Amino acid sequence: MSNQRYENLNDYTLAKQGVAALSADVVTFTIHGDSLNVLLIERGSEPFRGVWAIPGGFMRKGESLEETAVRELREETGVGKGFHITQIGTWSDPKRDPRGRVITTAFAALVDATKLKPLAATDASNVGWFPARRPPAPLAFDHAEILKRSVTWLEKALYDTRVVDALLADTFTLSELQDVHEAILGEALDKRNFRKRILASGTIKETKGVRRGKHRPAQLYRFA
Amino acid sequence: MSNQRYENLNDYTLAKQGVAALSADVVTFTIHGDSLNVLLIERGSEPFRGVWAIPGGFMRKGESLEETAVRELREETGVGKGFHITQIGTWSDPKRDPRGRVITTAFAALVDATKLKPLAATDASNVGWFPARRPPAPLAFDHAEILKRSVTWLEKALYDTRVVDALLADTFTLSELQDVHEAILGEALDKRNFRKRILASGTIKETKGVRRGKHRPAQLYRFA
DNA sequence: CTGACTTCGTGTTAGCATTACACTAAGTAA
DNA sequence: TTACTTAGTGTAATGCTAACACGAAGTCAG
Repeated sequence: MSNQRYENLNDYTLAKQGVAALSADVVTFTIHGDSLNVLLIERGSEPFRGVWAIPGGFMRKGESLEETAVRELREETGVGKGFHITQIGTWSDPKRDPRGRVITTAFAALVDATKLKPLAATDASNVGWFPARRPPAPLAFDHAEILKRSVTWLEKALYDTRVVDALLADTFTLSELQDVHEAILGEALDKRNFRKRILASGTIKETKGVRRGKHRPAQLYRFA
Repeated sequence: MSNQRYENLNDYTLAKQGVAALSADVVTFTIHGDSLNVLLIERGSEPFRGVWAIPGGFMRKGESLEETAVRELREETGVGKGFHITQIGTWSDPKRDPRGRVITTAFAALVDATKLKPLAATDASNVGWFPARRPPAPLAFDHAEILKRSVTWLEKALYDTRVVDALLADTFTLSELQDVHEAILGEALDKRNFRKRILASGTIKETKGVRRGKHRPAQLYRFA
């Protein structure tokens, strides 16, 4: 009937509890063309040496997990501002890391591809972008499940303006916006219906510029 | 540029990281009539002595946070099976607990009121049910925010059959089901439209029994 | 017994949102 | 100048949602 609550926090209590290392793993998404991609690193040491994994790192003293996650995101991608990051969940299975008790909190980060620095394999390990729904198998630790949950979260978060905003440059064409929606949903959308719906929603407004490419120029928009 | 990843896990690394106590807090919801209620305890010691708080406890060695949460839920409510519990998020602000580094993962638990044991103030502290949208103020720590996020989660989870199932007895009348929906949404629903929609969805099926009360008996249903 | 009371149970219509669907316009490149 | 590619546009049918009122079945008090 011992009802262990906060009031019991002292050295004795701490000794009885499992002490764990805390990490933040960052599932970084971006859109390349019409493909939803995720950033992975190839592990350089055991366990899971040579296996692809979600980048992450340990929480430091005085740091919140959100701060850890943003620090890791910057280190991996060089992104400055304009990204969006959200907590997905915490994985705490005592056996999830063979070396000992490591509890990780996963974050999903959304970054506009134009803001990304070229991938730098800064240390021994490789870095790469992979299709988020068809990642390399296996992934290290429980990262396959973490990735899956992150993709599921993203599908539901599609109608949060901030999410889509973070995946696009400041101004964008309706086709680019549609590509983002299609990449996240994983299915094609009708062009006329999509434009009608988006414009009726009032979330974006026309700008003066046009995007010029190899064909007919397209009107540029920004979020309202 | 030191890119701290799992591979660095050793005694030296652990010494550099903040070691934290991990706890699970359980936001227990139930429906009383047409009111969405949440279980709170009055803290018996500092900090926040005498202030209402979400019940919780520390993770033990070899235990996942989910196991911690279920253990706490059973201790508080005596519930056996048939409940539903989901992780809401992890709170890690270094200053959230004045005594030191305590990181908590919050869970929302949904329990059918008929399965609950009478509230037992087993130890020094009081226990009580409070309206989830109008909790006593203040709440200890960052518990006001945790509760708010849990209520928001519940509003979105209303269309998950398992969630509503856990809040009802095995069989239930359509009025009872509507009460659950209204309590979670915090607004009244049209009776005919509600029944039409629920029956059309095929998530419930009629049983042979009826519920008798003070007035016209009502058909009983169960989840399909 | 009977009348007042309370909860149960039932359909239709109008408005709105969603879906399906195909061609012309404007530029580039050979 | 012709072929090619992407941008940009409207209508009709269908399904879903929302608004709305009354008779049926039981209990309870007198």
